[in-house]
Amino acid sequence: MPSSGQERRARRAQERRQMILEAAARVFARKGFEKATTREIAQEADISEGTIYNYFSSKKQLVVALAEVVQAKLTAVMSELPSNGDDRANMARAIEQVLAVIADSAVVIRGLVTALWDQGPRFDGYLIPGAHRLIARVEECLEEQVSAGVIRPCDVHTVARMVMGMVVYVTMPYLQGIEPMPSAEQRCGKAELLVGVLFDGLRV
Amino acid sequence: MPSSGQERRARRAQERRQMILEAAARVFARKGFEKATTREIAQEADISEGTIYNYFSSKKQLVVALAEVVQAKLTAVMSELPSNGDDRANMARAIEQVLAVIADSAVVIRGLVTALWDQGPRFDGYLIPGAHRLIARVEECLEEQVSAGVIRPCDVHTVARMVMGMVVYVTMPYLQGIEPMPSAEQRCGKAELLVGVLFDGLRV
Amino acid sequence: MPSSGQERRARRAQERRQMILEAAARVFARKGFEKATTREIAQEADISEGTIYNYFSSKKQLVVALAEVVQAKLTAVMSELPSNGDDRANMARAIEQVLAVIADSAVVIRGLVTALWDQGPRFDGYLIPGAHRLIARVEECLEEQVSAGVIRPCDVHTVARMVMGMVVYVTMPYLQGIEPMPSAEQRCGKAELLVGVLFDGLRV
Amino acid sequence: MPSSGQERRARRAQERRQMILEAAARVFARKGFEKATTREIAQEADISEGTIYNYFSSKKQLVVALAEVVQAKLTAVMSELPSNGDDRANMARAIEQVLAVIADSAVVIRGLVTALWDQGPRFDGYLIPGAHRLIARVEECLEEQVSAGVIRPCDVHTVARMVMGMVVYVTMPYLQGIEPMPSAEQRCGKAELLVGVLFDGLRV
DNA sequence: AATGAATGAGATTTCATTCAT
DNA sequence: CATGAATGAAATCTCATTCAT
Repeated sequence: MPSSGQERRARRAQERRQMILEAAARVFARKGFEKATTREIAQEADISEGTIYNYFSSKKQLVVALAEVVQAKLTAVMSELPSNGDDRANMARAIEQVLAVIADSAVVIRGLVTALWDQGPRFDGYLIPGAHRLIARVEECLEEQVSAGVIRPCDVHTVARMVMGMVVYVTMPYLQGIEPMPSAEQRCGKAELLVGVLFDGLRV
Repeated sequence: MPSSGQERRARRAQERRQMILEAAARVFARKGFEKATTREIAQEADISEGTIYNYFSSKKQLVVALAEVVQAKLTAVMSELPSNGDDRANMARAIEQVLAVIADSAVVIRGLVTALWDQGPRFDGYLIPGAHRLIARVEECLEEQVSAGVIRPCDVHTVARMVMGMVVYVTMPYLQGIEPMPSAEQRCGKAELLVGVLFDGLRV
Repeated sequence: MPSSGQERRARRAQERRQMILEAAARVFARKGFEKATTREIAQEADISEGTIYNYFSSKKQLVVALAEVVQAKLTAVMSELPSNGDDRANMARAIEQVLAVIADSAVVIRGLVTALWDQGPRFDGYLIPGAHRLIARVEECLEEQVSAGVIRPCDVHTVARMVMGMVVYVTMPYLQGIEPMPSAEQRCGKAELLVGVLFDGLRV
Repeated sequence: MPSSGQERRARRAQERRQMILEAAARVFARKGFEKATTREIAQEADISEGTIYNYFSSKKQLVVALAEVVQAKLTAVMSELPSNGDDRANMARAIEQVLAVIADSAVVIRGLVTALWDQGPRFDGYLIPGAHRLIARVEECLEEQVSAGVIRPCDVHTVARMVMGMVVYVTMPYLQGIEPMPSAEQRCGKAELLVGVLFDGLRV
């Protein structure tokens, strides 16, 4: 079943978009958002500068598009927490998957963390809401655990931020390229350590 | 006892330097490092652009100078941990003081966190080493607690990063101006929560 | 035979480069290297400032590019000395052609002489070597004449510099715009005068 | 006979002026006129920037003052040509003295040659007239020699420029710091070579 | 007379974005 | 759709000169 010309065209466009995003991610990772130039992104993607603007309306939108992908992955991971009995194991697996996503998209994440802190009002309305949604999801999880009597009642607002901080900073050495990406086992170890601290620390 | 002309001049210069630093901190907080312009800093300090360069050799040095102050404060707080019996209370007080420093220098801290993540190699050799020294100090504290049998042996390398992340992200709402600065009591509450989680979570 | 789009584009780029160089030469001649501004060059070429940097990586490279053209012309003239019997006439014609080149590229030459003297280490590695090559070529010519017994043995190192000085300063009034460019006959007259002084002055 | 306070003050002021000029000359020699900064001149003279302006109304006037001194020396040398019989020897001695002045004031001369060529209209009315007076003096000398029948009638206008060029370019290696300053004997050798070429080359 | 901090105009260079081909 | 030349706004930093002390 040959795809129609229109379909093929649409698919090619989608591939192109992806190529550009990947190139942009690599350059952002090397240079940071401000220092990354559209010229360098174009070279990295082996296209011309003008072509970028056929797929994205601005440099800023490149970051937003990158963020959306990652946020979707993270949201997916955090939504799928199964509700069987072993909350601690479930949570550990979720964290491990988060670490996997982070390791997988290190370059993007690094840009996002930066954007979250730096860009001042520039990415408000884009990246920040995504980050807040993630935190809100963590708060939800915590509240569920409290309700289930797994952990004691506490300031989930604050604890959610602690959790996010722990995750981000545990991955810092990878994100900054100081240490090599962790293996699945290493990720499991860190996830269990993290969940252990959290659940024992908040034991009823 | 009238101060000599030289003394007065030196004092005025010091004040001026301070004024400029404070203005720079406000602008960096509003705009981030890259988007902050020397023009805006000059306006904020109510001086001419050229004058900035009588006190700092470059825009980058403004950040470095700001960082040095904060790092000195943090180092001071973390060095003075008393060695009486109650480690948990001591640690909680230390964390509370760290939170106080952060709340006090919110705008600078935010810039530093940004720089740590974004600027890539730009601030290597300046901010990064300071951050690493802080982490190293946290590792030391953890190892002492392990030795003292207060917490169980664990991957202090990773845990130190968790701690740092917890502290930074607990303060995120203040740093980003989303919530008002915390009172001393609030800081104590958060510090105790954090230390509680940590010590209980790593109980022997 | 229609030229391909690529060819046309390359040609247009070459023309553009040339236009910018010519505009730069005029401005350098009016203002000197330091006082010439890229803004004025852009206005003279009727383009935007940014466009200059699409063709030359810096203001300095404009001078270097100008120099290369002139040095190539001068080198060409000085290489082609025929070896028939009449050395004096040959030399006179060579000098006349040098004067022609200088008259032709007055504005550039003036900039180069300036750069040679002023810019200190700034143009080392660019203009200076070219100047030294020219002097070396003059020394060679002189040595040939000595070998041929046309002029007497002498300190060619010094005499070569004398010759260069004579040529440069003979053209001074044109270069400085004090006198109109010389006609071919005037150039011949001056060249013969110069060669006459030189050959008779160094007669065996 | 103690000098009055007023005299002493005037003398000190004169010394100060001289110090500043010498410092300026050294800096101009190192950096060229444009790249030399008043700050560096002040440091070289071990005074403050402001003080320069108590003695000179502008940076430009520093160059003019330097030029006046040198031009006075050169004019003096060229005015004192004795009128005994041996014109060639007299001329050689004059040239030798000119070379001595140049060697003595190399740094200033270098700046002047630069200014003469580069600064465009900037030093018109200051340095240029001095240079033209020198050329005029050379023309006079040549005309005297023609009248005396020592050299043949010729285009003294052009020859005067040749002579100036020869002198300047013979000293080029010293002025540019490529070769060490010449000894008195070396200067005599070059002066005699130059005069020899000139007189023989223009023999009646 | 000396100082040196303050000034502010201005220079070079970069880069996101547009648009004719 | 792709291209890449042109744009022009803006940013950092320099430096001659002034002036209050």
